[in-house]
Amino acid sequence: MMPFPVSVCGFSLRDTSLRVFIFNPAALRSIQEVRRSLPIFPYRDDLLAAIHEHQVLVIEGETGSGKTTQIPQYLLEDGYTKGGMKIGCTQPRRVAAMSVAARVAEEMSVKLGNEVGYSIRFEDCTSERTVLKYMTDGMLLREFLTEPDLASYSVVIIDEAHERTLHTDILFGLIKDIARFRPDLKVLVASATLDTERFSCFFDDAPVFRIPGRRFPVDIFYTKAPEADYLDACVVSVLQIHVTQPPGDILVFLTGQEEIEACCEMLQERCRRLGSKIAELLVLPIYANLPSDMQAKIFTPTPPGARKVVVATNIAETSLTIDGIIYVIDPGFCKQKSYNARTGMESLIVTPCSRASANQRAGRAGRVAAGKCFRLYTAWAFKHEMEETTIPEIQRTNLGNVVLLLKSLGINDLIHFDFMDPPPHETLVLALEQLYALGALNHLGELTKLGRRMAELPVDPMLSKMVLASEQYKCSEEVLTIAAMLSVNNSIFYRPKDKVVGGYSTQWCYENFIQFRSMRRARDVRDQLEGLMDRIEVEMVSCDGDNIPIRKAVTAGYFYHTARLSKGGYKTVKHQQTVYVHPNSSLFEEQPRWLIYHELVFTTKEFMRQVLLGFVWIFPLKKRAAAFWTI
DNA sequence: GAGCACTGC
Repeated sequence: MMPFPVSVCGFSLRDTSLRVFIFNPAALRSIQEVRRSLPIFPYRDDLLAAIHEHQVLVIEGETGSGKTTQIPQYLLEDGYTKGGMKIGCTQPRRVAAMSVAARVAEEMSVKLGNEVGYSIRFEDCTSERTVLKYMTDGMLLREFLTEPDLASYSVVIIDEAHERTLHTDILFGLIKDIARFRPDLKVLVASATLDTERFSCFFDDAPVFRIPGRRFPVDIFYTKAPEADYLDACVVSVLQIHVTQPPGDILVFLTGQEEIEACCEMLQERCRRLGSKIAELLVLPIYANLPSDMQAKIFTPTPPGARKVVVATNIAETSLTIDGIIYVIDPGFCKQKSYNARTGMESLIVTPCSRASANQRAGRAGRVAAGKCFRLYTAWAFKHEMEETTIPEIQRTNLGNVVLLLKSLGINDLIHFDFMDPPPHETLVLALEQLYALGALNHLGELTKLGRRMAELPVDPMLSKMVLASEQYKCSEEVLTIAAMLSVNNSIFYRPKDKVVGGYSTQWCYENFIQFRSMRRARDVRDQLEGLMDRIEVEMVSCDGDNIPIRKAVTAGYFYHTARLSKGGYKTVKHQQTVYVHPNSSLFEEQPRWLIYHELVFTTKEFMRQVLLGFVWIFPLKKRAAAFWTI
């Protein structure tokens, strides 16, 4: 959610070097006039008084109220940065942290990186002079490692709290804890109109301060009966809007690349058949994995007489804003990750989205003028079949990394950690069990020296252990590259379905299949890890093409993920679960007796992704009871 | 013989 009108032109959504061009519709008015015209302005003094009076304040503010840009400036004007104390403001996304900081620096007429700065992974745009610091929530979490009481901050603002990202949820617990012995620290929790009572309740009945936003009304329409084929229903709805409704662009929410491609093809086909009987319809897909130049197309203005339809994933729900959208079509589904701690398996499944998510989608129609939202489900389904809010990420994900971080912050009793919504007990137990097996925790559940070194690396514990083991096997150069490649979630390869043919030359692959963005990300991760090697005392050495030491180092981190060939597939050593080699693997046909895998993912079957011939004999897996740990 | 929603350190 952009807190002020911005228009972002031609950039890659994950481009860390992107430039955001701020379009200020009131450029001719002075900046101070614009600041005074924001909905939050009349509340300035009351807000400051409330902050003065209470240590923790929940701020309920709609998009466009100006809370993200103005509150830190009000606090600065009120003296909260005296003596060089900082005001920190977290955002769930990198782009938001950067663009908001740029806007505030402009409003204050200072150079970005001086008094106003931002801090995101791979990029620290702050200096000793910085007093207003915007950052990603994960970045503030990492700061706890170097400054556990956040002593240099006078105010911490957790913005977009309603999104309930994993990092935000952990921050809640940590900040609530330090606020007890730092009465001078002010904590502001800023959220959209949603669940503010829960935030208040969590922070010991902190008062809620409400700020109205600036939005246009959106009329919501439901179907009379459930739609059997929502893809077809989308296509029909788009064409109906196109033919019967006044000008304005259309935004369609689908669940993934495949659906989006199918929908775009169907729309183009129908338009071709209708020919000149209808006005021009520009059909544009958008999803995170789409190459940047194609993504940029959605931002080009619609030519007069034509209409634009953007077919998007959830990326258009929060991460980016497209100007000119008047109509939203919402089939009510999204892909959601879930994690089964009993098997350690992740899955990505199409599920009905929550009411909160549906309302967020509808809101995308009311940014520039009054809009309409067509929901392809019944009003009854909205009321009775959809969940109120999306399950917070902390309850749907592997917590190995988080548990290691919390342990290194000295939080030993994780079961009683003050989570706003606690993760499943099994998730914590599995994470602790794996950390113990890796040697990061001792039998009392305390962090070992190895664990302390592992916590320094911003990667999953097994990867971290692998990197540390590479020291012993003298292959840190190679292992660091493997770790970087594995921590890039996306495949490095881009596989458009019309180009799946044989006979790839190296050059051709280079030109056609490598995702530049993923590759650059892997390189950034590798650079960052290499920079941390000094601190964890691992020397950079190469094994010069000998793969044995590399496999040993991988095994040292991944012995927990061992599988043995058995009838028709593999059985995991840990859970005796039947799993399969992914057909894209180079070992798909070889079927070796023992394998080590990076992750288990359920799609059509239980697949091991990224497999390796293991050195299982080095680390026989012992089943160790976890019951006696102080966890 | 399959298919990767979206973020983030």
